[in-house]
Amino acid sequence: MTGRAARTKKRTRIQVGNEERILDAALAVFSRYGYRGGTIDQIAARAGMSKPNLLYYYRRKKDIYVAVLERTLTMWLAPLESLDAAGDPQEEVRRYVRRKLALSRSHPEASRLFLSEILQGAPLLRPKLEQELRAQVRRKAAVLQGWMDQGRLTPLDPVHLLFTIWATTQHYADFDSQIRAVLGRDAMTETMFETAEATILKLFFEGLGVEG
Amino acid sequence: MTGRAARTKKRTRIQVGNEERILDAALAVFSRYGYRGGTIDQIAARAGMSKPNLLYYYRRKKDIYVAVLERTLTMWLAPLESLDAAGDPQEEVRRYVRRKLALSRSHPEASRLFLSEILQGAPLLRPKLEQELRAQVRRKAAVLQGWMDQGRLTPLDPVHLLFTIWATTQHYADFDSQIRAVLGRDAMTETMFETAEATILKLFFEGLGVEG
DNA sequence: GTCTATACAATGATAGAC
DNA sequence: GTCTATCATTGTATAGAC
Repeated sequence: MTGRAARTKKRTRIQVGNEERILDAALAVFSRYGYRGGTIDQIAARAGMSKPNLLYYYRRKKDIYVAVLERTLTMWLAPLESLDAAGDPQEEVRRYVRRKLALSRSHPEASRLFLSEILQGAPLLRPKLEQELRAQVRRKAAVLQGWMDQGRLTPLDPVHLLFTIWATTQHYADFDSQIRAVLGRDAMTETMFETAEATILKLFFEGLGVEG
Repeated sequence: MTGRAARTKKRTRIQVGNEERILDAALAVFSRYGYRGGTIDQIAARAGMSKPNLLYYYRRKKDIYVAVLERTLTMWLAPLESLDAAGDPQEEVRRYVRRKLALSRSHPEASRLFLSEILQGAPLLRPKLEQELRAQVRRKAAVLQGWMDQGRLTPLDPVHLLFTIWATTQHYADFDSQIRAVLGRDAMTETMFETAEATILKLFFEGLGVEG
């Protein structure tokens, strides 16, 4: 049982609207303080409703957390899926890096929510990661490996290549505060993301080594 | 007032030992659940002492958190400091990547503790980051820029290069659970770290691009 | 100086009445 | 659909024994 709202077949306009506001608020709170650190009071206040009213929609704290995790999982897995074996290797990788970086810019809280869950040992997400993510990585690593075997990409461990792409792009969402501390409080600008993208792509495709 | 122990000039052997056990326990708890998610009870249990006894050494929860953050800050900033302008550029960068990755392997909890603090917006660490880290990054970015100007490294934004190095190496500590989910539960082996190191270094120095 | 027992106020999560 | 009541947990404080 996950609350009345989830059981009801036809949801009213008010229900849909309120559930969205709750999940938006939950995303903000949980991504900042973690599951245990976030409180229902905070979420209710941010969603502009009373705690009891919020609990009418989601009976328990965990239900809210699960719902917001599920809602963002799709977004999380989508970009890698579009890596196309039929496309040009370098262009495909380039496009993937760009999409991931764009997501870090447009949805930093989603990135931090997943990170927060993973930091805790992924107690709720583990099954999904071990099944869906694992299978997806296996498939896409095979695509990368194929390109390497054909001599169209430098031969590398394809799984660790994916880890490296995730790490570098998500860094700009997850380490937001640190980047601001180093570059200045209003550092997260369009220009900065363009510099980041150019740096990452040049590093990944040309490398640091200079011949001569 | 930060507790009696902190005021005392000469600490007994018992004090030193207990404070260490407390900070070790606090590292484990806070790195997993965050500051707000971690409880004094958990820390006390893990340190093998009663809660009142723990509070004899650190009067408030925040005092424990500050102490463990301070203790790990040195380790955090040390590797970059050793980047030597007089050394060989490629060898210096290589060594830095290796040191950071080794730290992710040997002290994953320290990495996660800082990440957790940064995720929350770095409320306690911000001053230090804006001063010490910022200054250090500025100095070391200048070193990298110098090497690039001399044509000894591919010209890139040196600050974002540092971000990329941090991201890729710390990923193996911070995303521990995700890596296990993808590679198998007992994935964090010596061999795996060797593969990671080889992949990162090859990517950084040779790049993905193949000529021909 | 070191540790235990106990208490208490605040907050949070949940259940049930209206 | 909304509000009140309840109960466990948590952070903090105090008194006193070893």
